[in-house]
Amino acid sequence: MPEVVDLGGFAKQSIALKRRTSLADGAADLLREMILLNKLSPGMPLPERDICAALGISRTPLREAIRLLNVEGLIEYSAARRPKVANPSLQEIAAYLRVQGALEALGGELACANATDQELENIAGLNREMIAMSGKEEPLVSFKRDMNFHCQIIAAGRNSPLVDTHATYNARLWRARFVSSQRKMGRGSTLREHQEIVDALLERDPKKTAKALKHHLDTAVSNISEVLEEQSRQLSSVL
Amino acid sequence: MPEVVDLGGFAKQSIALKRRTSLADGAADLLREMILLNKLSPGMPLPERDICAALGISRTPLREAIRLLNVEGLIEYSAARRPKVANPSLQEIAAYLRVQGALEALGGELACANATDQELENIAGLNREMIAMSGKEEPLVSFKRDMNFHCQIIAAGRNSPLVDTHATYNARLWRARFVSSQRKMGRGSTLREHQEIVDALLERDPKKTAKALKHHLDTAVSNISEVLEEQSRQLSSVL
DNA sequence: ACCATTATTTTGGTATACCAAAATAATGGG
DNA sequence: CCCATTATTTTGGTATACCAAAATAATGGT
Repeated sequence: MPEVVDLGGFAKQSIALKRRTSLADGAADLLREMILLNKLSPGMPLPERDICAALGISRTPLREAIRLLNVEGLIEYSAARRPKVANPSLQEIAAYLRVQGALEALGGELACANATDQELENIAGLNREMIAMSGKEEPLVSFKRDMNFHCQIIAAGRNSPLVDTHATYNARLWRARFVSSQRKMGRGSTLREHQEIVDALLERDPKKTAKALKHHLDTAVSNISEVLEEQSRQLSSVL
Repeated sequence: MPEVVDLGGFAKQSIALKRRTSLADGAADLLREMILLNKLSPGMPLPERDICAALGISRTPLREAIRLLNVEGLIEYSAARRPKVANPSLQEIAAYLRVQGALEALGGELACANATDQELENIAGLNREMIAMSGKEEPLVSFKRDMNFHCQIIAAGRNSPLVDTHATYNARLWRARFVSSQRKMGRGSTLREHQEIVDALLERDPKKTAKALKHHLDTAVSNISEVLEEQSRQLSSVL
């Protein structure tokens, strides 16, 4: 079965309706969301005209959207310059995580210095919710909570370029982390690591916070490695 | 005098000739270079049609180029969505430098683990050249040598997303660092800090390298602060 | 001479038409 | 039946035309 571009429930009006922004930005937002939610699988080709028809816009703004997502790393070009959904290898994901680890460590340090008590309390609250809800809600919901936890820490650091760059790496890693989270859900270690991060933040200890965040990202590397290696093993056994 | 878009020696054929790549990418490269070399001053408006005429291309590829440079942070949009050369405030530059510091620290750690002896030797060689040539060459030349020194370290870390992100931040910081370097050239401290970095690298000591790089970037913050504050003082005295 | 208001121009956003290269389908000889 | 070769279609790259909003110039009343 040749993968067909069917944008399902999304499409047309979604863009046209919320016309506060340009069609290009709207299309980029929509495509980004669809890639993150796995509505568009990695490696799937994105022929401009088909996507245009599905989104109800012309090629000019769509091409700008594709360019944007290309810079963000969610869309890549084949050798013949045909756009397709990015399909990062395990090595690339590991490379992303290394950088993300450094960014979050910096964010943690900055948060210790710049966050308000209220912000830290909110972060601690998010952590408590995650503990209370552990295993009792949909994977996507708890996953989003997890992502939000990290983003709040970065935001509290008050460095807007850092927020942007972190968001970009988050998008690149979203899929892999989501797949990973569905497998080894709630395996205690995640919650424990989050607790360490929160503790360090509340103490406003930059070094400790940075270390805790870096450690958390490191275990993410090994978790993702396991899951993805298992996947590729299953795949090769079918072929 | 209203700032006029005169692309001087650049323009037309520059893009059309080296047609290995798309016009959009070519235009982006050209504009990026012009912004970095200060051929286009910060804050200068970039009306699409004028730039098109100057570059000899149509609006479609140019707009894609502008989008690209916007994501990279070299071009920003006014409230009325008019593109202009980015003009980061001192606070923004400081924010960039913080992130760049974290990225370089990571790059240094990775270099300790992944660089070949040859690569480290090349980096050490660059450092020796800078010492030998100190104060004896054009500012732009020694500045480029300095930038190259840092880029080589990052490259030796073998993490391509890191290389890309570092390059982006480098571009955002290029102008500020160049202006700064012309003022307080060769003020020993730079050379001394570089030496510390090289020493740590040759020992392949990750922590030490990271620390040396972070320290180097921190002094860059204060240097740039001094220079730019002085500039704005002069400016306000004229007004 | 100044300000509010209207007319004109300029500007970014979008759609469409056309082209060359690449991919795919069709064809024919072994 | 298979493979090389040619014809057709599809695809991304580019230029251009048109529109609405914003900026600027022109106008007129005080």
